[in-house]
This record gives sequence, structure tokens and C-alpha cells, in this order.
Amino acid sequence: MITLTEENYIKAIYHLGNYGKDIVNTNAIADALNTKASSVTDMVKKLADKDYLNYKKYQGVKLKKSGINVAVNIVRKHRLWEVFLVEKLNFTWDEVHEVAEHLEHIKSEKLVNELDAFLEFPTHDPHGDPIPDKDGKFNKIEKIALSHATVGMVYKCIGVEDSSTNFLQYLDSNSIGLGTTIEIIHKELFDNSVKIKLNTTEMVVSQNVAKNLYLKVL
Amino acid sequence: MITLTEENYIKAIYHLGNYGKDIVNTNAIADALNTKASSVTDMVKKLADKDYLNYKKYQGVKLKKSGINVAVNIVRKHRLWEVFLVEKLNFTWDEVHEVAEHLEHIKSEKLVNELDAFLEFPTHDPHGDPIPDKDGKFNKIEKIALSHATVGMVYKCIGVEDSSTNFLQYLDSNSIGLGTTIEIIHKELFDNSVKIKLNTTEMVVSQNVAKNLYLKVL
DNA sequence: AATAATTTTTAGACAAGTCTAAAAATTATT
DNA sequence: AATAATTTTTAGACTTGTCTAAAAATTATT
Ligand SMILES: [Mn+2]
Ligand SMILES: [Mn+2]
Ligand SMILES: [Mn+2]
Ligand SMILES: [Mn+2]
Repeated sequence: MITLTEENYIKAIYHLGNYGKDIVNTNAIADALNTKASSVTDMVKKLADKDYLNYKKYQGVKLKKSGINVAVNIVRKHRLWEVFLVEKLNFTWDEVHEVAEHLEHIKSEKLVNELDAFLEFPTHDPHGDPIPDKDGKFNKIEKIALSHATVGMVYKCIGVEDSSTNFLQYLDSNSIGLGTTIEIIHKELFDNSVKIKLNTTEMVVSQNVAKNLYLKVL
Repeated sequence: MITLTEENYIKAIYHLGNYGKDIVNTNAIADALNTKASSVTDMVKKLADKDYLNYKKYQGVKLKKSGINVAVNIVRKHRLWEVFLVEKLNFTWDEVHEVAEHLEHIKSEKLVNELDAFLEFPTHDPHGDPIPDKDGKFNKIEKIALSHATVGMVYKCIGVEDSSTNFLQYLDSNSIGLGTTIEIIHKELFDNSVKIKLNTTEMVVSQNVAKNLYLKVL
């Protein structure tokens, strides 16, 4: 049996470690989970015992196959529920993350697979993130952060890094969403803000925003 | 904040105490939750502190208004999820209870109310039990246990007391479901078994079955 | 290479929920 | 009314996950 808490640690390590490929340090996990480093050390030992990851004192952790499997399955559930909430229950994209954080821990193979079918096997969630299929397969999308886009080129918005209500509502109030066409007008070297053009209107976004918005060349 | 465990205690007390109207003893709660009487005493003290119920040592407990509200809301969620699983995700009536036991603890007003609307405000769950509305209102259905039905009369099956997989699969394999017409042929005084007629076939059901099947006069 | 700063681990404590065993109260039986 | 049986509570312990404070290891700086 795997506990809800263990699942959350594994998921955090998966995301922090680039789909489980890299080593993740104690403090990074503590930050992501709003807990203390000492708690992380305790938990990480337990997860190593349970064979979900490799841990050597002072050397950080790396997920093993079984840990990645757990993580991918939680991500699958999280994103399918997000689609369900938006498509069927009139949630907006800034409302779904919090509820999905809880729904992702419901354990029923049949539930997740039937939900997947009911939604007609969606490939992306409301934030543009890919949804792993039954076998854990998914396409990592090629995305460029707005902060790394080239001046003069035209892009389409395809995702966000930050799924917080605050950030998504900021985008809403500026008419930026998935599919929005964005032209890069100017990059300000001084503070790394970026001037962009949407349809007809121009606006300046901060570095923080630019780092959290993903684009694809049009 | 109310914990998942507290919610389960309150729900059990609600069901054991006739919709929260009657006093419930420690051992009954322990039985229902597969726990020990000593654990129940501890938890019941906490629930009394939190004002969900009245507790006097050795006198059992009775839910207060706020406890009943909590219970009704959980029951509402449980039954709505059961409907969702059967109507939308191809679950059978014997598969839903276990999953609903987890889904009922997801805390989001919007989620439950939108789910209710999405399902077109169902009034009964897959086992014939009434679903409380947004305001906690529902009609207690008038039901007669098969064990108390009258020989010679004809009834319709409208619900079950026991929602366990075993019992529901027994009913399935004997072609008994909600809506099935049942005529009472004979009651055996010796073992309280009942001979019934379904459509054309006759069969004998045990007292245990008869107690767990609810009917309404046709 | 030595010292300082940072990161990580350990040690010990705490809250929630549970358990066993024993004591206390209630209820049933004689 | 006294005794026996049953129910409930208390006392103390254990597990999971958390915390603070201090010790140990690693990394950065001089
Ligand atoms: Mn999310
Ligand atoms: Mn998402
Ligand atoms: Mn149920
Ligand atoms: Mn039900």
C-alpha cells in the first residue's frame, strides 16, 4: 500500500527531477511540498526502503522505474480530472488544479480508464500539459518559454508552467489563453520584461510571466 | 477543518442513529467502522469538543444539527458519485460503493453542485437510496423489507439495505434489480425464508436476503 | 588548505488515530 | 439486593508524518 503522502512526495520528485531522470535534493523537495528538510529526509528513507527511489546520504534522490510509474499514473489522473472538470462541469482553467490535487489520489483502475474513455481520450489537459495514456505513454511537447522567444517572430501559446489561480487569472484578464497568437515585439534587457502583440493590442509582460508561458513557433 | 476520519465517524453515527435522531452506542460505532471501542471513545470526545454531537460518559452519542449537516452532505456526495459511475462510466451497481467511499470526501462545493446538475439532479442512487439536494432536503422513501411483506401481494423492488458486492451480485445472478416485480408466495415460519415469484420463475430467498431487500406495494 | 556558508541528517518531541489490557460503570440475572 | 455479565472508559503504548534544534557533511570562499 502506498499512502497519499508518499504519492505526493513521488510526484514532486518526478516533476522536480525532469520526469524522474535527474537527481533531486532534499531542500528542493521541502520547498515544493511546503515542509521541512528533516521531514523530507525521513520520508525519502521510507521511499527508498519501498524501492521507489535511490537514496544515498547527502547525495539527493533519483526515482527508480517503479517510482516513475507511480508518478506518471498520478499525473495521468490529475490531468484527466482537470479535463473532466473543465469540459463537463463548467470549471475554468484556474479552478481545477486544487480539486485535481485531491482527485488524483482516488485509487481505481476502472475509474481512471473509464473516465479517459468518457472524455474521448484527451491528449492534453486545460493547461496544455500532455496526458499519459493507459500505458503511461505521452508526447513531451516542444515548448519554448516566452522568455526565450525571438524578437520579431510569431508564436502560439500552448501551455503554462505555473497553474496557480493567480497566474491564470492574470492571463485571463489580459486575454491570453491556449491558442492565442503572440508576436514578440521587444525584449527589455534591463529587467527581462517582454513587449508582445496580441491580435491588435500590445502589452508588456514581466520576466516572471515570460518564464511561465510556453509557446510554439507558428 | 474536519478530517476524513471524523467524517467517517459522523456518517456512521448518522446511519446507525436513524438519520441522526437516535442515540448510538460506542460498540455499534466500533462495529460499523471496524475499529475498537476504545478508539471510538477517543474520537467521540473530539467530535463532542468540535460540537458535532452530544456525548455523556456511558450514555452514548447523538448528533447535533451541525453533525447532521456534515453527514447529509457526505451522503449527498456519496450517492451523486454512485450515479455518475453507473450512468457515465459503465460501472455496475455492485462496483460503485467502494469507490464512492473515497470520492465522498473530496471537498468542493462547486464540484458537487456541478456534478448534480451534470447528472440532471437525480433523486435516487443506483441502490434506490434518495439523494439529498443542495439544501440537504430529500424524501425518505416508504419501503417495506421483503421479510415484512404480505403473502399473496405483489410488490416492486425499490432498494437494498446492504450495498455489498456479494449481495448485489447475488441479486444480479437471480435477475432481481430495482423495478423487478415480486409476488410473495409463501413465508416459511421455520427459518423465515420466503418463496417469491419473479415474472414466471419461483425461487426461495433466505431470511438474510429478505431483510435486505426493500419493496413497495404495486 | 583552512575557514565560512550552506545543505543535509540526526535526535528528540508532538498530534492524530489506533491498539491492548485493566478499571469503572451499567445492565442483566439470580 | 447482591452477583455476574456486558459495555464503556482509562492508561499507556505504537505508527505516521511532522517539527525544532543541534550535529555532521558538503560546497564555496578566501
Ligand atoms: Mn494541475
Ligand atoms: Mn494541469
Ligand atoms: Mn454506497
Ligand atoms: Mn448507494
